[in-house]
Amino acid sequence: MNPTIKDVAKKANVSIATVSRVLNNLGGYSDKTKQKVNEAIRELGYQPNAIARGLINKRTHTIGVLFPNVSSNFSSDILQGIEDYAHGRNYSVVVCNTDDDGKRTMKYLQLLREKQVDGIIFSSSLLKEEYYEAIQAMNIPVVLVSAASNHTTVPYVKIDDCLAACDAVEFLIGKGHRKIAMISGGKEDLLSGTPRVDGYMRALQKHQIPFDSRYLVYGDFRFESGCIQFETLMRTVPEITAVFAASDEMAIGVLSAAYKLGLRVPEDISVIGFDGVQLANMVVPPLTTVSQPLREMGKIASETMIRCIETGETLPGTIVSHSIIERQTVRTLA
Amino acid sequence: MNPTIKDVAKKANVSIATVSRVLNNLGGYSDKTKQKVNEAIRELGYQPNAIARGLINKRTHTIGVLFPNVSSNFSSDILQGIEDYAHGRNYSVVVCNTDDDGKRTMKYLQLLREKQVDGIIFSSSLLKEEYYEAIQAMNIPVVLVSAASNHTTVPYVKIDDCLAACDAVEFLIGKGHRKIAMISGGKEDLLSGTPRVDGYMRALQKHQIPFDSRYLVYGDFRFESGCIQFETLMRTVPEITAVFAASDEMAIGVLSAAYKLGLRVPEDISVIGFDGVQLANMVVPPLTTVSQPLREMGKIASETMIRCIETGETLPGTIVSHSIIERQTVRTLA
DNA sequence: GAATATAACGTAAACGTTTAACTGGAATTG
DNA sequence: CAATTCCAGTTAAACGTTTACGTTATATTC
Repeated sequence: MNPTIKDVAKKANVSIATVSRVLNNLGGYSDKTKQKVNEAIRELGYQPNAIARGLINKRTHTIGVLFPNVSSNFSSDILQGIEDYAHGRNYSVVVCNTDDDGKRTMKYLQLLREKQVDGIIFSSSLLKEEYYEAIQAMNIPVVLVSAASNHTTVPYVKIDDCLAACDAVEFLIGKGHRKIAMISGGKEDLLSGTPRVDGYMRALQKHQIPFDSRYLVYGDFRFESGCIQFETLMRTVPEITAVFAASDEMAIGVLSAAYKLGLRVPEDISVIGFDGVQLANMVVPPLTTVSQPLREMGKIASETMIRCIETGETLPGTIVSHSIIERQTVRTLA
Repeated sequence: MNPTIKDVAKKANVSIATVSRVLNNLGGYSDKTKQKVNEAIRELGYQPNAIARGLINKRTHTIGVLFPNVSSNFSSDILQGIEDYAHGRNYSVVVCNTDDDGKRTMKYLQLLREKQVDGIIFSSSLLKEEYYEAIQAMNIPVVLVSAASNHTTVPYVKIDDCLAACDAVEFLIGKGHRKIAMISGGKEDLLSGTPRVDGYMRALQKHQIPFDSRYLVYGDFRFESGCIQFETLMRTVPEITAVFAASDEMAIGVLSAAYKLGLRVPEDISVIGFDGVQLANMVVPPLTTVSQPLREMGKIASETMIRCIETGETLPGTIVSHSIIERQTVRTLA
């Protein structure tokens, strides 16, 4: 098998303690022994065993990341941000795909506990009480990214959804739109559903536009629901001039449905999305959207996580700023 | 800290060996002790420490996965397939984002070795000699997914790129096209570059269509290069009626560029893509493409990996079958 | 009823590290 | 020069498991 520290010690004619010390730069040895040891290490191609280290240090330099759906554009951008920073700090990340399923999530949490991860990043979902307790029991830090929890002590990284939604709608209003529909995410979704609806309401109110309940419909953030809900809108309230979709995927669904219906974007109908995934720039016409700095958010989450692990501090949440990326799906009304 | 097996033993008034035995269903204990032990486990909320287990078993139940770019649609679909199957078999996966950079890749391989992963899945890139040797030195299995290597003994999971490309082009030919351009990936890319070009050539030859070198241009698989290369084509060979792009992203770039140039798809120009990412179904008009079963490929890779780990067999490669998904970007010529 | 087998455990070594405690000798101090 | 400090190094315990081996007590066999 692979050489161990014992082999190195034997080869260099020193004790394993000495080898360990030069490995960890702890001092307490002469330059000559250091040379000898390093030589032996090189010759044997020795590399320390992180498992053995982990056992004694009670640190695995590993963090677990939970996503409802790893392969969504949204998640994978965050993941990249997390992984990149973590790797720079010599941490590994193990990914978990929960399917937003309670059973599965709990099983993952148990797995992560057994594997003794140093911390958990929880993404894009609601941190249920059950999860929170399980993590508490593990005695390791957790940070939320684009996620929510009832527990105010849990650090999070997110945008201000309500404000961002309000900005999006005000952007439309600024372009002269007044008949603005919204396709929200899940009706019960406390995370990205209700706050964005609140933002929509707020913007209308601010500009004295009365709210018409027929203008507000609910999808599930996914492409298909965007298509379907837009068709519904066109049937029930064809007079609208703009639609605000609570996700880019749904906004792209709107584009797709509009095309099928023979409507031109933005000439016949304006569309603004939400998220700022790469995809938004690839569609025709390029989608105007309010963008979350996903990769940056992943990075900050990673950063926060590692600080929690290494210093034991309890850190506050971070609100990152969104921005509106104006492309070609919103038209200025005369 | 968390309770250990020792705590359980004490509480149940048995030795740790006995606890270990009931934990692993090894027999050698009465039903009564089993009860006692399980009771103690429950009361303490005990969970085994996988790190300690790993140290003695020399198995961590962890596999490392290397991607050039985790957040691409392509990679993340594969990842999901890998993760899903692995999780079902009680393996965790740690992700590594290599940026296709040699230094970074080597650092990851070292890290994975230190962490004692049981195997490595290498995706979407060329397994350089240097990497291969590093993995050999670790004495663990490697499997390639949508990747290539000079070493024929390494199990792989991929489609037949040449055949798939040929099919794509023949599909266009079948629709009456004869002036067919191709936007390839990297010129030097032995993985998905040259084989697909070969397929293109083969299809032309099969149908006695002479090859015109101006019809073949090179991008880098990404969206922007699709835009740019299509513009080039329109300048140099505007007579073409169809273009075959070696990736969906590039094909979508073509759609985007065509839109800018005022060309209608498929009326003025037909487009077929390659990969079958989810995105292809969301664009306007929906992209016809040759599809790789990415998630399935991830699953098979995972499956192969775990079999290698657990049985020690050396398994053969797997060619999975592609399929053409006909949507709305290819028109039949009169 | 002695010999043997079996069931139900316990003991202790091992996995590859880190680290507190110890040791022997050289250098420094008063 | 004796006492002290310091340096360079060793020894051994510890981390939380698994597992080979040993040890009882009881059951079975002849």
